[in-house]
Amino acid sequence: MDTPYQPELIEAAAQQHWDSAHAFEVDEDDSKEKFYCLTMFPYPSGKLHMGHVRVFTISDVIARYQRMQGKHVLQPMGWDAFGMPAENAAIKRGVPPAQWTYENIDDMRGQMRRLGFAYDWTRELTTCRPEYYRWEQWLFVRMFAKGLVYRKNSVVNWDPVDQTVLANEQVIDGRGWRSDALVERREIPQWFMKITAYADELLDELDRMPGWPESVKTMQRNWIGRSEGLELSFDVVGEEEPLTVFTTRPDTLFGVTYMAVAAEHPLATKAAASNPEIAAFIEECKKTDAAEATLETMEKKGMPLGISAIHPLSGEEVPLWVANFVLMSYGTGAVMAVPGHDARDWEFAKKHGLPIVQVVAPADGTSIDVEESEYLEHGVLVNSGDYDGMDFDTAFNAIADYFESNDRGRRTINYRLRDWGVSRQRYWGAPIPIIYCDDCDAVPVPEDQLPVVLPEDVEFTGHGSPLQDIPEFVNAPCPQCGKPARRETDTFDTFVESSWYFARYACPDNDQAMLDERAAYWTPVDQYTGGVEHAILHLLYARFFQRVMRDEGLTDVSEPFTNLTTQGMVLKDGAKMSKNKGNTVDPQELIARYGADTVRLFMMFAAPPEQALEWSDDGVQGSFRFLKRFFAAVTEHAAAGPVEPLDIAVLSAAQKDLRRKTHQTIAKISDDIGRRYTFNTAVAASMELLNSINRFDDESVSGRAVKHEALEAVVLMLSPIVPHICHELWSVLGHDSAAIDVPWPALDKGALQQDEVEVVLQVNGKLRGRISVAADADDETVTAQALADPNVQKHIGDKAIRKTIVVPGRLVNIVV
RNA sequence: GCCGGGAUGGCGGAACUGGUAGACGCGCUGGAUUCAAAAUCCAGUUUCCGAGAGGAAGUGGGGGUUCGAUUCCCCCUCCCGGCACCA
Repeated sequence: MDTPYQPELIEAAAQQHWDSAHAFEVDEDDSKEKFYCLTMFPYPSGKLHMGHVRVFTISDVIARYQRMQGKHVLQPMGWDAFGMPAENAAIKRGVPPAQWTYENIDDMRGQMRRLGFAYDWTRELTTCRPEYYRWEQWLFVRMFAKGLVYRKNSVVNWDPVDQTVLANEQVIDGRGWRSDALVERREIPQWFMKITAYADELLDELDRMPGWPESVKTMQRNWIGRSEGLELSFDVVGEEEPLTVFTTRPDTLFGVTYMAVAAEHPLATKAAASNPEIAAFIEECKKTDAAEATLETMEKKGMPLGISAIHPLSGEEVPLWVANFVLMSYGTGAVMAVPGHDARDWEFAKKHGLPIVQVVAPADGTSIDVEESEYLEHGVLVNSGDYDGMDFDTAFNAIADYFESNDRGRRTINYRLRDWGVSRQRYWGAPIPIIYCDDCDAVPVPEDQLPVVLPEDVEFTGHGSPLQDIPEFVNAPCPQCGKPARRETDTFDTFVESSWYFARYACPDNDQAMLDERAAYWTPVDQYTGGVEHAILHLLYARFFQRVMRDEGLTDVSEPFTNLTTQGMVLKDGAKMSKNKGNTVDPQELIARYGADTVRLFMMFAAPPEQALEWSDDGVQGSFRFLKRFFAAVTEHAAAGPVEPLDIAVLSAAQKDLRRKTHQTIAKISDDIGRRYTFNTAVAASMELLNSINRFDDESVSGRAVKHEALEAVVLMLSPIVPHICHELWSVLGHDSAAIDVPWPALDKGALQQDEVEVVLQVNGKLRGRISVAADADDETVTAQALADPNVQKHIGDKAIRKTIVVPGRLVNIVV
């Protein structure tokens, strides 16, 4: 390339300087304010993709900016190394998952180094290493002792041909991705963590997290789904056990015209035993995958069980149905149906000819017809016996009181949140530290026998977990009685590893404890950046684990992430980049062609972090072009010789203008990077300032001094985004210090002073002209000048002025 | 289906607290430079009317509040993310 800007040389030199100075390795220095800047760590899938480059650059810009503010900044990096893709690669290519994973990590680490991220590599973590996962095994054992983990049956996707459990992702249109067989729901025993024990705290604390986006907090609130209601039971004709249901609308109780249970419910199973049609229906219900989206979008189907429940207030019989939209894992696996006042119940009742009864009427007396559509609002009770005429609250309390005093129900708080199932029937994960003994049942592995190490050298077939075929792994003595017993072969959900890694970066080398006093120094994370797709699961699990660690005495911190930024996806041609679509762009090629700084600059310039970023090859060219102009401007200025110190007392109007532009830009970019995280407008402001510098043709002593100040400001302010070229240009400007060690440029408010300001003139809110007025002019003076404007006069005409609005320094609006 | 978000020129985006819509960049058009090209530099670039001054329309669609709405409220359409075993 025919340009004096040679990124490959400049970037190698800057990186070499940072490496040899150990610039980004940090200790626990109490004399400085700490800043912990973290990116969601990547799954080592092969090579870096553009989404990675984007999120790492966002975080790196923040880290480098905070360092220039004088903070003691930690920015670590590691690998979320367990997961399904390693198993898939193993099946496809016959490479053991561990080997595939470690090779990917080496490749990706190399690419990250080439991009110049300011990481403290001495703290690198890899979650598939026993020295890491032993501590989550340890915490699991402690949770077991506290009753925070338990085992229960739960539903999985079962591929009847491959005889294996499938992830939701591996089910395509209800069929196994490899076998193409219809997937079935199957119940197997699995381990759960009691996240619901922390539901209230996880919910309440959201109100005290100003550093998180409102949208993420709202999603978490809705996910936890706290609702107050009544748990009540219906007697079932011919059954000992009553049927218990939960409702948030006890005021609609008289509107119950049927009830529905899940296909797996014992009452359904019992009815199926004597009725082949019901048995067939239940089998059909099970022939679907376990994803909630499937369940909620599929056709609502049901069948009467031929049994009745007794309405607890009216004493009438209501029919009991089995329905595919009721899930055994939600609440009690049974619901009461009020078609007059619930949309799903209404639709189902219409389809199956079930009665619809109105029991709530609008409070304002308007009439409604529940045969036409359901009525969801709170109102006044009708057709409800003694409760007629009551409003929602009165009826709720009266009915709840009745059930509680008769011991037939109780007020209760229900959560949509379910306990976290952590068992995976897969090989490439952290072993769950449990041994099954015929006499002692499930026994946790004692702490002194941890870690339970996952064998890495395995034969991988894809049919079930290879762990089951390794006798040395499976056979173990019972820790309690010593008799021969069997190890759990399920492994942890990989979300377990990512629920605590942020704390472990503080002390990755500690082989005596999960966390130590270094974690007390660094946590909580000050700035956490990652994909919005993690808004619920990962972030909620991490908040849960932080509290479990706190209650274990490992930390005083309750909330792991003080500030959260969720970045948008990188798109090409309007779609997410993916290998399947063939619309990927390889960062490696771009770096080779333009250098790391160009790629970083484009990523920050093309869109603000939270928005989706549309990839553009031409846009990358534009970023490269800007860096060439930037490089030329600085080197040409420096080549003209040394610069005299700036004397602000002797500046011309044009020199003052450039100085004003410089300091306006310092104010803007400080705000854009420091507060708003709008790096795109920060880059735009730098471009504007550089354009002003290039137009500023003044080689006088004062002119060169003003220009020098402006160029230094641009170099420093761009250095978080394009650190390599700024490292070079800072030295070109004659400094011995490294740009990385220089503080952020200071704002001179005096330079912002302006004698005249432009004011916009409007008539009836429409733009009719603009005038220049003295900056300190009062409203009357400005109004008089506005009225004197010929075009304003023309639009006022002979109409009377009704009102004049003056926004000082901005506009005058004449209303006629 | 439910929860969250989004929609602004030919394209990416800007307009932060209700106050000049389109900053900055890309692309395009014209010009300079060149034997030529690349690169670079200069000028123009929302649409329509107008020679110009200027005028009209305009921020997914429909309504509302306001002197003034991309911004606030109501309804709708389409797109994206999540929905508990992708990470």
